[in-house]
Amino acid sequence: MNEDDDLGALCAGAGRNLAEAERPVLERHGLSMWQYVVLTALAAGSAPSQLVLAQQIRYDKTRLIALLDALEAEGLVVREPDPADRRARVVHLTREGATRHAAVRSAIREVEDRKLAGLPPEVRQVLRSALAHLANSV
Amino acid sequence: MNEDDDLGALCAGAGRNLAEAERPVLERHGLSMWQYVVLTALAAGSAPSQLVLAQQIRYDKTRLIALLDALEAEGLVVREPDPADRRARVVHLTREGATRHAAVRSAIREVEDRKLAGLPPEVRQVLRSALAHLANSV
DNA sequence: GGAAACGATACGCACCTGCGTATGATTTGT
DNA sequence: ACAAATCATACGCAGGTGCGTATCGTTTCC
Repeated sequence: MNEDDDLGALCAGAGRNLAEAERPVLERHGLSMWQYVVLTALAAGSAPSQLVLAQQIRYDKTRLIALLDALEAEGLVVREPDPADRRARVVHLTREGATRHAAVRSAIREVEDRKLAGLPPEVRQVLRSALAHLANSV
Repeated sequence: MNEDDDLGALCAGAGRNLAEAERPVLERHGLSMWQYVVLTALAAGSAPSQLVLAQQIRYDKTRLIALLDALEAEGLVVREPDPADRRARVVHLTREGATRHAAVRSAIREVEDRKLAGLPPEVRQVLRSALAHLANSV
């Protein structure tokens, strides 16, 4: 993959490479990628409803249900009816969910660090902020 | 999307954002994303066989056939039996294919530039080379 | 020169994904 | 108080994707 390829191709290549390297890590921790995504989202704050959670992580709302069922069965998340609106279910991490997420996240960070080997810290920082800019830019 | 999210999430977010912005451009030029990927690969050099081409762009070899059928029907690529190995078909761009690819590519570069607005040239360069590093790192 | 490997092609299968529909419980607007 | 909107959930459909299998022509290797 070359520096002057399309930016989209570069992002796709980097993302695919990372995802491949992270897959065994997730497997070792007994989580699918989407399960990890859910835990990550919840670690940043409980979701006021499943619909909002689905939109946050850009996952199909009807499929999120089974995903949450599995996570709840493992005791990593809980669904509680919102007292203010009993149609909605607030989703949050359990203590075990938070622990599990922290463990997986740190393992994933190690993989990333290995992939970033050779790039000085300043470059890594620029990379992160430029990617965030790209992800958020209109 | 936050700077200190997982790198994989950042790449995915940036890639998705770019892909969404580029989709209308591709449509306007009458190409699907995969068709553009094929043209891009061939613009960098003809493919010695369809199998090799499929591996280069990481596309399913059985589906590549229909993709090439469509491109060939539009006169953008040609399949020629390799004289040295008549099982294989060499695939290359026609002149029209090269022109079409150049036009789409430049339109895509404009979209990228718009997405990169606000980032100085040095940052863009670091971004590109860091992404290439990530995409190629073992 | 005959067997095994290989490339292009066609086809089918399993999985994932987004999307639409339906239903029951609950809230909201008038 | 009653109609319309909303949320969680279940279900199905269509499209895309990777993977395996089969066939046919061609090449490679004993």
